[in-house]
Amino acid sequence: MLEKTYDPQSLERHWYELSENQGLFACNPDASSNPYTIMMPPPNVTGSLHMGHALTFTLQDVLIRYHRMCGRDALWQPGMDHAGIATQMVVERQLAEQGISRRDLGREAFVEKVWEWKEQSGGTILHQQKHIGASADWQRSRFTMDEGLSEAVKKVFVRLYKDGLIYRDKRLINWDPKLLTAISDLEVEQREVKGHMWQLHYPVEGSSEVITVATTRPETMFGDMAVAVHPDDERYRHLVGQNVCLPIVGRVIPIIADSYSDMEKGTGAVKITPAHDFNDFEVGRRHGLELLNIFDQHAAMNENVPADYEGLERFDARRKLLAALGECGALGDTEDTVHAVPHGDRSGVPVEPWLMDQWYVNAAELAKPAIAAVRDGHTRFVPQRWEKTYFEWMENIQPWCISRQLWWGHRIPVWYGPDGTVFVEETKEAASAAAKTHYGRDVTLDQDEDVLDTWFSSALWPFSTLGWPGRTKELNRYYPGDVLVTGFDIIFFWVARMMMMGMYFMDGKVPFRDVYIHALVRDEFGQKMSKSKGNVLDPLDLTAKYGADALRFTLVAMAAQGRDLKLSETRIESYRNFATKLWNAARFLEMNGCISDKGAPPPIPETLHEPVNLWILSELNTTIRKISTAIESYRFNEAADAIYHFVWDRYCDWYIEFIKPVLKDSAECRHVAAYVLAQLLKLMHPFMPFITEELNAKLFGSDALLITAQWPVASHQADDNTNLHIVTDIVSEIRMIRAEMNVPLKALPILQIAGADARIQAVITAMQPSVCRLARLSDIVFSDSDFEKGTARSSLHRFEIGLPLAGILDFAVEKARLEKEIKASEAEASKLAAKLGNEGFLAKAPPAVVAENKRRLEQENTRIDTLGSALKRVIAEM
RNA sequence: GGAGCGUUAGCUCAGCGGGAGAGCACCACGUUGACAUCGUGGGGGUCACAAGUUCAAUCCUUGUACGCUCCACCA
Repeated sequence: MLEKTYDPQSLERHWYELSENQGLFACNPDASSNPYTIMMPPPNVTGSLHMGHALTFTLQDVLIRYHRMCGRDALWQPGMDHAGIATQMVVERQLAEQGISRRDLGREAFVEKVWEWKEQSGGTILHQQKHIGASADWQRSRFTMDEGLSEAVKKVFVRLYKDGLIYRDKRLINWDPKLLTAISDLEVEQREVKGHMWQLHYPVEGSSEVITVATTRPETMFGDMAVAVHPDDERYRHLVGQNVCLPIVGRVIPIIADSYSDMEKGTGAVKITPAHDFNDFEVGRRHGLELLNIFDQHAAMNENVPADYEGLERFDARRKLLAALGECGALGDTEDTVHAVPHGDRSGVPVEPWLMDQWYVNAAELAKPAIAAVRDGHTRFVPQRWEKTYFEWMENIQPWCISRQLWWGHRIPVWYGPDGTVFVEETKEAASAAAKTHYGRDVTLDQDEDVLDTWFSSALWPFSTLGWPGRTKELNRYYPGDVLVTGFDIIFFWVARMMMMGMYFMDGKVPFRDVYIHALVRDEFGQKMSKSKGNVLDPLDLTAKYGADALRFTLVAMAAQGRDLKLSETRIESYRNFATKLWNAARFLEMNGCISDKGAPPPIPETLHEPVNLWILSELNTTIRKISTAIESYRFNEAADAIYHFVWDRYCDWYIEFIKPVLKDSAECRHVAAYVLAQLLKLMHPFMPFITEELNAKLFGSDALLITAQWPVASHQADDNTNLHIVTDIVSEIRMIRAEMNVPLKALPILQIAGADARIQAVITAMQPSVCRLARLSDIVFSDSDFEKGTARSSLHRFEIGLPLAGILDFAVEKARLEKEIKASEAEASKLAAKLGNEGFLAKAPPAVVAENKRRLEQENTRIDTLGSALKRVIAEM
């Protein structure tokens, strides 16, 4: 016997472990069935999962479980990402609490510490993933730094280098002065910052004129190499070719003409600091300007500035310089301003453009086939509009800076000879051999100190996890993946790069056919969840409180395509209630002997006698179709909506209520009730895996788990011809009258139906016990004779119903009720009449639409007539 | 500056060329043996605004207003 309420805590772990231990999450590379592959975006090993993870893993799990049930050989490839910067920061912070820096430890010992932390953190994440029911093939789990994936990284680096697509270059990079590493453009975020716009007066050499430039960063004056004005700018034309003398510094720099200068902006004259500004760098290159670096790695002033500034932190230097400029009269107007300042997305400090040697990927070249693949439809974005975002970025892609001055990550497979000659090989041995050939003798090589951008290894995920560079069975079978499920925030970071690498290394084959971009989870006020805001909902807390099934269902129900998802607890609560509803429906069946150990074979529609059974089978069919279609087109919310309403509205509120009076005597009803429950447990399984397994086992006593059950197929036979809606309409109408009239529950009037044809009489008669129970009637009679005094009346379809309520009926209330109904029908009728009076409509609208409107108009008119005469009677009886 | 998205019931959101929907909240009645984590009934919306296309517009087009996001931008 089932307990009164469902208790998730005691059952979730049981069912999860049982299915995992039976190996039911595993793919089978030797299967004859078609594979279905999802590459799980590997979470960072930096702590714990948030609601965004819960969403993405739930959606993927729904897809995996659905396709597994459809008979596909499902591979959900899991794993974790080493997350270079993020992870190194976490461990460094932990060390800092003990007063240790990573340099104290040294590279090797530090990396050892990170590995230790990875083991611990990775365990937490895995625990969370399992808790929400993720049925990934955990045996195949990979880590971006494990041996095989590291091999893949080296292979890719070397091949791209030898193909000329990876190269070393000296150019401006985004330097993070806190983390002390270069970062890519994508890791820079612009933040609006309050600041000032200062005007600086630079005296023109050999003249009394000054040229005024404006800047938000006066300290970069130390690195100024020119002042640029627009070639067409009349104000400055006579000064082009002359020099100015930098205040304080005394260095002399030229005034140049360059169209980069914008006449409208500032004073129209702009200082050029080629070593510390991306635009200025380009200007400098055009004019052959030198680059003067004025910062050290901490963004403090270096030896290239006047001695009394050397060593000052950048903002201290700014203050000191402003004071000095003020004193010598070189400082002009100051304005408050708000401007965007580039910050490191991890460190949160302003980054400095800095001139350095770094390694780059020629992304523009790799992007070409990746763009074409989407253009030609080999990979499809869902929703499609994200393609535009993808194209936009890919078509303007910049060289990808892949080297990082970190310790945690894939060490760059590059060795330098004594004279700096570069050897790029997969192993030190190979590099040494190459060096020996080059030098003609054995030499000592130094490996590049840097590591690769985390996303470099992530980009290989779709094939590296399948054993590439080996030509494995798995690679052959599971690549390309069927769908990648992720949020739009990493289209650039990850999706685009997997496309590029996949196309290049997998013989032009895309890494996945579909990219489903889902919403981002926000809190109920629409704020992004973040630790600093304190609005983070921990998936584990919520599963503890409401059960994993409820959380999963909520996420699926709210996952409408491509929007923010505002999560609120009341919504989760409502789906927890939904689980309870299902539980209790099952409990009702159990109590009434509907469940036999043999399970429930499919009923044969031709042999059924009860209209309600045909009806529910038909509704089940419709629901199967809706859910299958919705999942296959990634409309998860529609799938959730379909099953929710089928279970609650159709199955519980109508079907079970209908069969209650006849259940004891009707084996047919017991059978169909059980069969439909068995089917809907399957339909719900991808969304609510735990409660469905529990009910399936308890009620149907089967050893076979739902996770491997066959997905229900809609049968063609069970189309509804029962006109059950006539009966539900009668019940609803009577309930409404009773409610409005405050008819006591104990009153069981006899319903009189007038004007019903034989077909309608048959339907009602077949359902009579149910109708009487649901509408609380003592009997139903068909009679066209006039209703007695004090009868509440209504009109449905083409017949009239009368509910004799002598002694109860309040004539004033009844009059008001009828008037309201008539008014509503008249409004509807006049709209329909207007439409049908329009010749354009009659001529051009599809015939089915015209017919439907005519039918509705007739129905409304009948209703108006019937209710109108009922109203006259009421008035007469008052 | 460039691009995209949104504006539908009190709140959060679906829908999307032919009868305005859900969940929650609200009001009334109700514990009749599956379920109060419930049942029944009800109230509540000129689908932001304007013009256009169409027989027909919440839905398509254009414009306006407001809000949001991404990209670019340290004069």
